[in-house]
Amino acid sequence: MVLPRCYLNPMKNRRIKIRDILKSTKPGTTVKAKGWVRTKRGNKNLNFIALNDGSTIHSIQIVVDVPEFEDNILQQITTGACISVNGTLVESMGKGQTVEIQAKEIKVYGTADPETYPLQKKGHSLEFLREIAHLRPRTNTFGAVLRVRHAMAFAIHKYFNDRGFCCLHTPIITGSDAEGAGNMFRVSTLDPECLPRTENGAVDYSRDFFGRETKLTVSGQLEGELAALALSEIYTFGPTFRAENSNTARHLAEFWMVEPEMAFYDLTDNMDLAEDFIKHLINHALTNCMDDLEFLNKMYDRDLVARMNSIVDNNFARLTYTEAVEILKKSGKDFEFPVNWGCDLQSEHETFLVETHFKKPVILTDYPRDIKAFYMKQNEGSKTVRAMDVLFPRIGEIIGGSQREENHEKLSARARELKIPEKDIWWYLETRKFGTAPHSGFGLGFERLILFVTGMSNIRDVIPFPRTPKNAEF
RNA sequence: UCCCCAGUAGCUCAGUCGGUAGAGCAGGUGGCUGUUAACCACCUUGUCCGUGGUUCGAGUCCGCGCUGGGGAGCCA
Repeated sequence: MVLPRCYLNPMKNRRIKIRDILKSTKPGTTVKAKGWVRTKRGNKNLNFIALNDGSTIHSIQIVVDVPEFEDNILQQITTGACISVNGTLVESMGKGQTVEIQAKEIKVYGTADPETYPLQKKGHSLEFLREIAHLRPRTNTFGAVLRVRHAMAFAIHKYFNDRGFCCLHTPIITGSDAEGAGNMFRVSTLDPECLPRTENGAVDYSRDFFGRETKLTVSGQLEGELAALALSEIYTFGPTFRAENSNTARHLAEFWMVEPEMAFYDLTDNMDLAEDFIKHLINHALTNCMDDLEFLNKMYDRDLVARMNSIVDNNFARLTYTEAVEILKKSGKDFEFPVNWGCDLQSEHETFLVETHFKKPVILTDYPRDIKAFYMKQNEGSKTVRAMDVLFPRIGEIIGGSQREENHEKLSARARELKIPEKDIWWYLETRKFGTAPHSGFGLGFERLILFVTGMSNIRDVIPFPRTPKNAEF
């Protein structure tokens, strides 16, 4: 294996990450570890410090011979303090760990007054931790969640890169509301106390920063399609904003979405990619994040790893919306909302299909045209469109996508029917006028994926700083 | 936005029939020569979410508001 060239000075006495100390450092070696104190315990001769630097769920035990250190140094070492430790890695005399650091030198970078530091050795509720989001990355739970989140972000880029997809940065600020995926946040530099008006009294957006009304994006899809019809296969991975007053464990006002868009893919190709993609990501977590998954499995979700394995090992069920409606009607189950062809499926219906009927992920296709977006490819007869939703246990819809309407006539007719002004999407329509191609794509809710691979149950606990109605602290 | 539930010590929670509040943990002090959410002893800590009402008396009952949670809708 050719190691990448390293421009750092290897001779410098640099700290070693705790993950690397635990994984590969030999006992007898002098090491320097730096991190935050989880607990300190012991007696007047001997102290044990559990030190964690976030490189792994595991802490390393620091053994301190009390008489060799000044009292005021040891007094400063309390839960939450940040320290640097020089010492010898030794095999542990106690149970519970194989190696530990016998401290020779300790430097305190930052104390944490135990009277006021909010994190204790004992467990806290997730609700409480949300109120101290600036400190919660220091807990085992959020360390694990954030490492898994990183691993998934990395795996997404790698998956697409390995398959020749181009990462496309679509705009955050947009002038169009074309996707209709929800209410949008306004972007403006106008003074709300003193808005410029036109002659008829409307707000004069021509005086605004962009010379027109602008919002935060609800999806990068439309721009993604433009690039797919040039580069063949692209994906976006960026923040998305929905100003819905949703108050659930599955919605955020600011979330991250992955949106691949592929020329020459029909709906089946689209489904094949979605299924392979999501299985690949779950498998990546299973093979790279097992320490963290074991912790989460133990503390939050006893079925987590088993459920992840079952997703990877089984094919997703694939059926049409119409077939799903039949199954629901024949189920004999007394749903709160009755099932009728043409209505959108309710949560209880999706849950029944995934968790009771099929007992595995389900891909539903060919939804009624009237409950789906204008850009989806119309089937023969026009009653349904080539849409697909991937439904997962516990979290419901994790992916929504479709084959796109590539026919210029049909697409503009549908836009007109839904009263979408052509002036807002003329550029989108032009791709169907010049060198159009069959193409497909989907959107994966990144936080919903993280919910699934961490076993967390609230989406506010899988993003570092959640944005929800009435909450934009931190 | 709608329905349901909750808000009591720094944290997690108990508080019976309406009679002015308690436990565990955390924190402090002392003890302990290998601890593992260390242990043992002692000690400290309250705007009972806010507001208005009922009552001789409200943590407890009622109205309104705020915040949080669960479910629904919107969706990823």
